[in-house]
Amino acid sequence: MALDHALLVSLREKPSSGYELARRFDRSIGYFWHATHQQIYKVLARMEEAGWVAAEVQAGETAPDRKVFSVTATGQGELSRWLAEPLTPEATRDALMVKLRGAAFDDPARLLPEFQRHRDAHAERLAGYRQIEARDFSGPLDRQRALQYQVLKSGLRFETAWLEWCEEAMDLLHRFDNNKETNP
Amino acid sequence: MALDHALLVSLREKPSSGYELARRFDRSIGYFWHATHQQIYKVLARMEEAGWVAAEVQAGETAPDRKVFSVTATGQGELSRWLAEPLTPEATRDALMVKLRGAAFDDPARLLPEFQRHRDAHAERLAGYRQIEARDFSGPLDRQRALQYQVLKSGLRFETAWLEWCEEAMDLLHRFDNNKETNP
DNA sequence: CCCAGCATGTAAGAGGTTACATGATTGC
DNA sequence: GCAATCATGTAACCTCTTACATGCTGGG
Repeated sequence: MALDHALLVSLREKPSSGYELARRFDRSIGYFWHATHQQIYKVLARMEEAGWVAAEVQAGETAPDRKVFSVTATGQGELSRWLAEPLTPEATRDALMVKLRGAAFDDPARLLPEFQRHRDAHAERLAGYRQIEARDFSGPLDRQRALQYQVLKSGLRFETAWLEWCEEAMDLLHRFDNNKETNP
Repeated sequence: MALDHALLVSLREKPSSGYELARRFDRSIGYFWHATHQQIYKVLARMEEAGWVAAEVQAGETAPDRKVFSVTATGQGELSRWLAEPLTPEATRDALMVKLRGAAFDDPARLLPEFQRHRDAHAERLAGYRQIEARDFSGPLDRQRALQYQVLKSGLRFETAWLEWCEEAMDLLHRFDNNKETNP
């Protein structure tokens, strides 16, 4: 049920079409929740039927028609209800950890390219978050901005942790690489 | 497909029954992958049919019969193949982040109990990991142990990050609490 | 005697991924 | 002309969760 509420939050921040939401869920909002356009359209339809959101069709003269959704009072009520309801903390599930333990039953050095890729991906994300931070969160922040910044900070924190951990893991994998050149 | 490989790794570490695997996936291995017994039995059946694992039935004289699974050569081949195959880095999806952004459209202070619960849960997990660290990973480590330790270290790192971030978020939520007592 | 633990499953449903489908416009 | 972007969906499939189902043993 969490995509529903992620969409409600996103629509409260800015009423949008499904297409716009999909783009935001691939970019800025993507750092706290991810979804494809297929999912988004389905959930929007369900929420519209439930009366949580209402659509206003904007006929495009040149561009295609857009259905712009906003959160209704009912939808806001549902959002408030959900915010108060306790979450069950999510279970970790990371395939990279499985691989690292699996390295004991294979040549550990074969995992190095994988870890390089992951390290690079996390470095890239971290750089992206730092850009967003500099662009959107310097100077005084109102309440909404401050909360968004705190979410971004989790991204900064976790990507940093990933980066450091990947480096550490790569050192370990190197140590087990029997084919390494000791003296070039 | 990742549960399959998590089970293969776990069975390489120690041949086990479905029940045993389920317990391990709720405890020690739970810190890198999580699964219920229903899932596990289904995947084991599928992998047995595919020839990745083989079962030996141990008739219990007093206890119930157990089907103890081990990884076959085919299964090891599949594991090696999977280890070499690149993973697509997983998308983040955290409902707590959604809630924090959603706090802008509700009374932020109402989120405090939720964040307390999460902070406590992460503190507890961290304490658990530290116990495992002290119990299983002090002194010299062989290759397999060293890899397991590196996985545990991700748990230590991430739970610490969570803890710090939760504290930070709670400070922020306190700041927006209009009903707080300024001078007792 | 009853509950906790051991041990193995089936079934329904929700959520998510991937592939397929359509049609218009803008820029190269 | 062709590719990319805007814009909205359907359908099949896989995974995961939740509920249900069964039966035996050991300890209090």
